[in-house]
Order: sequence, then structure tokens, then C-alpha cells
Amino acid sequence: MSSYDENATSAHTYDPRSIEQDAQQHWINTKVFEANQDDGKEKYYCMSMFPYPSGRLHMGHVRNYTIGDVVSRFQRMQGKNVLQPIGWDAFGLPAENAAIENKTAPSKWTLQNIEYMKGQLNALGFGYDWRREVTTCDPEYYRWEQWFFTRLFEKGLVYKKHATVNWDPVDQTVLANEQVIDGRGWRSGALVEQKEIPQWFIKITDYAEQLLADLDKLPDWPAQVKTAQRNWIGRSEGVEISFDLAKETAGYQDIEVYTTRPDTLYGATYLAIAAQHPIALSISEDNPQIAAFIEKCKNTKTAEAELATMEKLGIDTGLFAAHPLTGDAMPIWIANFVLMGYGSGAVMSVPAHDQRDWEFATKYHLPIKQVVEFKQDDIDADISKAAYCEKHTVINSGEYSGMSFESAFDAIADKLSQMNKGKKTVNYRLRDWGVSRQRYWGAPIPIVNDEEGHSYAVAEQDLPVILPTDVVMDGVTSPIKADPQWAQTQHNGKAMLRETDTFDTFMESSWYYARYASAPSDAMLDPKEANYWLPVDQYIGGIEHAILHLLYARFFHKLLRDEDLVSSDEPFKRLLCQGMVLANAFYSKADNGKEIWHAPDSITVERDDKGRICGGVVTDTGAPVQYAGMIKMSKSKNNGIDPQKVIDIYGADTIRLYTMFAAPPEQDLEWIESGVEGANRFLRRLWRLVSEFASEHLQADLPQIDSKALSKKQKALRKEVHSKIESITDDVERRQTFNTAVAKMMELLNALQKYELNDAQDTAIYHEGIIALTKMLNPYTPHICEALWGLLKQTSALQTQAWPTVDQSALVEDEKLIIVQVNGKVRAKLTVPADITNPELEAMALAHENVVSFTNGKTVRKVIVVPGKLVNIVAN
RNA sequence: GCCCGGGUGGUGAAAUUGGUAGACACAAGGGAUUUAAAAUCCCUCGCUCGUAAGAGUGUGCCGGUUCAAGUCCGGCCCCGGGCACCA
Repeated sequence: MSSYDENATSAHTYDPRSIEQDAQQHWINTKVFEANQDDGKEKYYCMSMFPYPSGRLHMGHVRNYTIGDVVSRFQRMQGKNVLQPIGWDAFGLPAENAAIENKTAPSKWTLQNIEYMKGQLNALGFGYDWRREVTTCDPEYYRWEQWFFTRLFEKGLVYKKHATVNWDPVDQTVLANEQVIDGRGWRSGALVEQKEIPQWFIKITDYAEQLLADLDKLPDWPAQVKTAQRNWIGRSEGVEISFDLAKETAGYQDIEVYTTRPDTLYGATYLAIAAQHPIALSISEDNPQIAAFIEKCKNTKTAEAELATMEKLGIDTGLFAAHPLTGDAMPIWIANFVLMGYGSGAVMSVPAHDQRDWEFATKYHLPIKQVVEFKQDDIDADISKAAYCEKHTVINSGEYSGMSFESAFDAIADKLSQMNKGKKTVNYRLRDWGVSRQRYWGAPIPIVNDEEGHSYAVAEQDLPVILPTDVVMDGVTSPIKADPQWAQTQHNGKAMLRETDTFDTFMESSWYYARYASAPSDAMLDPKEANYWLPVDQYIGGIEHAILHLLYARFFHKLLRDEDLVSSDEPFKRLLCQGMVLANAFYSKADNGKEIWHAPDSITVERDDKGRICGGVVTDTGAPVQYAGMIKMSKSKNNGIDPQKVIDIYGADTIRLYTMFAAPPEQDLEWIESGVEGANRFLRRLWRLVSEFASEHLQADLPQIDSKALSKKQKALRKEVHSKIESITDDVERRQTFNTAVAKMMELLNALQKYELNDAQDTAIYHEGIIALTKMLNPYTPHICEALWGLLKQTSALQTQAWPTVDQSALVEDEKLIIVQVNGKVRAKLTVPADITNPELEAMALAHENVVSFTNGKTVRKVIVVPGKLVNIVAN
């Protein structure tokens, strides 16, 4: 029995404010969203990516969480035991920046934001189990991540090594890529340098093969995301080759390189090493030119895009290595595009068959030697103009000349192997996961170091290592680095110093889905409950997380599995990546040439003769502004639309409906105010239709539908209702095209609105349609549906109602519409009995007046009949 | 630079397995209702020609396969996202 008070909402006009509050209160009272383990019921775990508590919800959140709520409510109506949790990705850089700006502590700022945003999530009516809320800056959360890291430490899956960071030499601090603007520190303006510092790494490369292979176990992930992950892991088969140095340098007798093209080894004409390579550093000690070049190489960001697009520069070391097969002397160069942190920090260069090497060799007049024959089709190929990168027959390669790519690859690899100068290797582009951050607002890394520099995992009984929250940010140094007392501690009775670095925030987001499912106070997870809920059946979030977050979470799941905390191989069964939310953006130019971005609601737009926006003026001042088009809502472009304002004007159901209707979920969504009004108009129309029906036609004893005795008109309405049920169910469940599902519900409403009620059977059919529509719309706009459910005098709970089922007999048609084409062009449309035979249909088509006028004087060569659909007459 | 997407009316989009291109909306125009406005309801709406019936044409560009192509294949142009310390 529903305790929902329909009397409170029996007003004649749609009033979202009161019905939304009533519905939300009703859900709290009935605890309908609290999910408990129930082995007798099929579970469904639906999860959206948790928000960073930045202050207020943005439209991207609304879109993401509405999709999650639609899926959850739909699955609940399918009879499943649904878990939909939410939490807060609470650590991160913006809290530190806000703390500096607002002179408050990051913790205080973050917790205030969480409180506010929680209210917003509730106002949108999302059905979360709040008992399972996770906040990552809570020591009760991050203590288990610290514990798990110490387990990995004991297993040898973490290690410390030097790695490059962006260093601000004025502020004496490490900068995130985001904090480097045009090569300078964002606060100091100093030229940023690359610096090597010791950092912690987790051996994700040990799992590279599994992470790659298990992508095949994810049929319900977007192909695009799987492809991106495959490329990121970047498995390649190649050969490790060692080149003997003419004379030992910096303790090196040889230089190791990895290549996927051993077939081109005879074309290797020089070696290139990283600026930070020990050999380079060693010879720079008494060579000021080389020292200056290495210094210059420090002035780049660590981002890959930067490295790929910067000017390729090099300098000759004057050293030589011996070609392993020919013995030829090969010069060794230092090149700015070779990374010390990747592979061995050295590459062999084959300028004839690699474009980057070709450009480098051309610039510095190094020899270019063709060793791959041009394919016949590539008649225009010219080594003096560009590298030839195809794999084909090998030439100019001694005994290997004339071999195919494959044969030469194997033969040269075997030869090197016999000589002990190389071996076949599988290599990955994927690098180990660096988890150290030199920032304050994160989980402290649970490691202590003794005076000799040995590292130890913090003992289990000493966890968590708590991050102090009562701190003052000076904008430069992390408070736990600035306070010498904080790091001092004991380990096994010995005085030691704590790590003052914190974890990458991807650590927290890599296992929160498991913690939602099971949060015991004395362990990381309770495997029994975690394994009931896991894996997540549907995960929803932004495409920007396609690689890093999703790869780390998949990796972490395998680590959890290998620690016997979970039993599945993959954390997320099905994945949906939603698109961005865009809005109009406007700017004007300041005197210094900088762009000033104006909020779209402060602008009066100007339109061209086709009604497209072409410019505008600031409403208050009349100052002209430029139109920048529809671009991603962002702070920097000042074009964010505050969801709160939309809720205040139209209500939560309208904003939910608009975000689901305006575009398919994986595509970008354009925020257009008049479209929001349209969504609201639909809800008002629905309200009027149902309330009028309820007050004028609804009666306690509606007759059974007598499907055999229905009139043509009644059959048509029933067919409309049941074909919509069939197709909307498929849209929501399989296709996840929520926009077309909404369009079909609009069509259903239009059909009901046009329908005239004359007899009791009409009322019964109409009632069936309204009930189905209310149920199917419930996942999208649950508040109005609760209220309508009350108006329709339904006594059972709407949220756990069974989803409407299709009556197949209602779909049977007596007549069909057939398209008639002549030579592929539509010339007629025929309405024919559904049981017409092909010859009859063909004859009817050929006899049609308009068909005759196009076949007159021609010979009919062929007639193609697609039963129930189309006839195409080929004539010439 | 590398990797991944996308391009259809005035606009957002639909066309699910190769079978009516433009469903459903928004905007615009016309009309009804109203003292007036809001709200609501009805009609028109890819482009060109035509009173209409209808004809021609049309899914970024060029070419191909097919009885039939927005959809498949080859080549090109343009736009967006990610690139390991923003999350």
C-alpha cells in the first residue's frame, strides 16, 4: 500500500515545486533506494563516476547522473535488486587553489562543498543509497588504500625510482602540467625546468598482457574505448639490440635499444640517446657545448604532445658505437625527443625508413641508407624527399637482401641472438604508474625512510597515516612538507622520516566502486558482500576518462582479485561514456588584447536572416560582443549554466527530461533554453491529459479490454500503445538511446491526446495507454509520475512496479503500407492486405497509374519484392 | 605529431539488419481563442519549379559496389576530444 499522499497533488495545474518535494519525501519514507544483499534476487549495480566536490553541480553532472538514475529506475522496474551509490572524489588540486584564494583549509572548503552539492543531488531526485556514501578524503576511506599499498610493497609490486617533474625554480616547487602555461610557472612566471626526483611507482606493466587480453571479455564496452586502451598499452613485438661502444663511457660498454624494425638494421646510421642519459651527463662534464644543450632540453613540459610537436634538436657526442652486423662505426647523438624515462633512453635511427629519423638526419647531414625496396604501387617514393615506412623486401643488407619483412625480421633476430647481441622481446608503450605527488591535499604515502635511505612500509597497526586538516596554505609548499615535525616517526623502535608526498588521486578513484558495495570498519572489503554486487553492471561517465581512470581501475581490480578481495576479473561489465554539455559563448576584447568572456544570460543576441546567432550586446551596457559558437561549458569561457537556476524555474523533472531528450547520450549536448521550455511544455501537457482523464473518465470498475471486438480505431490506438512499449523498452535496455525513447513517449502522448473517448472500451484502452506511459516515463521524470500515479488512484508503489509488457496480439496488422519504386525512386505508396502474396503485390504495383507513366515505353527487366515493405521495378 | 570520435533542413536530431531521408522537438510564418497579454489549440515548414497532382534535386567533397547507399568500400577536406601531475 502506497503512503503517497495523492490529495496533496490533485491540483489542476502542474506545480513541480510541491510535487517534487512530496515525491522525494515519499522515497525517503519508504527507503526504496536502500539496497541490501538478497541472494534470492537478481542484483543490478549501476554506478556513475563520482563528482569532484568543486562547489556546485554543473550540467555535466546533471547529465551523467540522470542517465544513471534512468538506468537504475528502469532496472528496478525489471524486478532487479538495484544498487545505485554515490560519493565524492574529494582530494585534488582545485581544493588547494581554492584554499589559497579563500584563505581557508582545503578540508573545510571540500566538506562545505559536499554538503551543498548533496542538497543539489537530492533536489534532482536521484535515487541513491546514501548509507553507502564514500568520501575519499575521509581517513576511514584512504586508510585502506594505504594498507593496500603496503601489501603491494611487501609483494614487490611497488618501487621507487627517479622520474621527471615540472620544476618551478623560483617557487622551488613541482608543478602539474596544468600549472605550466606557455612553458612558465603559473604563479611565478619562471621558465619551468624538467627535474628528476625520486618517486613511487606501481608495476602496472606486470599486468599489461592481462589488461590487454581481458578487453576481449568486455563486449558491452564502446569499441572506441577498448581501441584507445589497446593503443595506450601499445603491445609490440621487436628486438632488443646492443651496440658496443668504441670506448667505455660512464661505466657503459654498450648501448641497448629496442626496435620493432630489426629488418632495417642495415639502414641504421646513428644512435640517439636522451639528454638525461648517464653517458650524456658524463661527457657534458668537460664539454660546455653539450652541457648547454642538455640544459636547454630541460626547458620543455613533460607532456607527450609537447614532445611530439616541438622542434627536433640534437648534438653530436663525438662518441661511436659499432654496428653489430657490419661493424661500421655509428655516431652517437643526443636528441631532445628521446625520453630517459621510457625504455632504455636510447634508440637506433634508420632515417630511410622512419620519418622522424629522416627529418633529424636531413637537418644534421647524417647518412641515409635505403634498405627496404619500394613496393610496385609506390612508384613515386623517393628517399631524398621522405622516409619510406612500408614493410617490404629487404635490400642492401648483406646476406639478408631479398628477404621479405618477416624473414628478415626473424633471420636478423636469430643472428643477433646467436651473437649474444640481441633477443626478441615483447614491449609495451604502457609505463609503470607513478603515484607520487608533491602536493598536500591527498592521501599520504604510507612509507617511512631511515637515515641510509632504506624504505619501509608503515606497519598495519600504525595506519592510517592521517593527513592533518587544520593547516594554512602558503601557495608554494605543502603544509606537511613545511612542518618538519610531521614527518618524524618511529618504525620498529627506530627514528624515521615519513614520505611527505601524497598519492595520485587516481588511486582513490580506482577502487571506490568496490568500497560502495562493501564498507566494513575493520577491513578494506568484505569479499562476501563485495562479490554479491560486483562487477558493476553499468558504469557511466565522461569520455575524458576513457584511458587513464578506466585503465587504473581495471588494474586495481586485478590487484584486489590477486589479494583475494574480489573474485571477478573486470570491475565494469557495461560502460557508457556520455558526451560533453555545450552552451553559447560570447567574448569581447580588452584593451590589452585579452579575451573577456561574458555569461550567456547577460547577453542579448543578434540573429541573421536564418535565425542563427551571429553576435550580440551586453544587455546592461549595450557593448558589442563576439559570438564564439557552441562550446563546452567551462569556467574559463564563462558559459556554464547553473542547474540550480533551471531547477528553480522549471523543476527537476524538466531538466532531467531535456538532458535525456536533446541528444543521444554519447554525443555532445547543446544547452538551448527554448528546448528546456519545450520539455516543460510536454510535462504540462501530460499533466493536463492525465488529470482531465482522472477527473472525467476514470471509474473504479473499468471493463476488461475485449481485444477481438475492438473497432479499427481502437485497434489502432492499442497497436500504437503496444508497439511503443516494445520499442521504448529496446531503446532503454539494449540501445541506450534515451532520446529516441523520449521521442516515442511524446508520440504516444500525441496519439492519446488526439483520441476521442466514446465508450467504455475506449476508456479501458486509453487507461491502459496512460498507465503504460506513466510507468515508462517514470525513470526520466519520477516526481511527476509519482503524482500522476496518485491521480490515477493507483495504490501500489510506482518505483517497484513491473515494467509494462507487450501484448503481441495487439501488434498484428490487417494492412501494410508498401513503397513502390521504379529504378530506385519512390513512385507510389500502396496500402495492401497484410496477407497479400508476392505475385499479387507485384501486379498491383505494376498497374499503379504513376508506375505506368514511368515504365511506359520501357522493358521491365526485374522486379524486387521485399515482403511487407517495398517493391522495386527495374526498367529501361 | 600520435590515438579516438564526428560532419544529415533555419536549429537539436531520427532513420535499429543496405529498403519511404528528415520521426520527435526547437525556431519561424499563418490562423483560432482573448478587451489585451500569457497559456492553449489548429495549419505550413529541406531546396527549385508548379494553384495542385506531381517533377527535379538533396545526408562534408570525389570516386566505387548494388535493383537500391546517410548506412558498405577507397581517397580527400573540415571540426571536436585524449596524450600519462586537471579530474
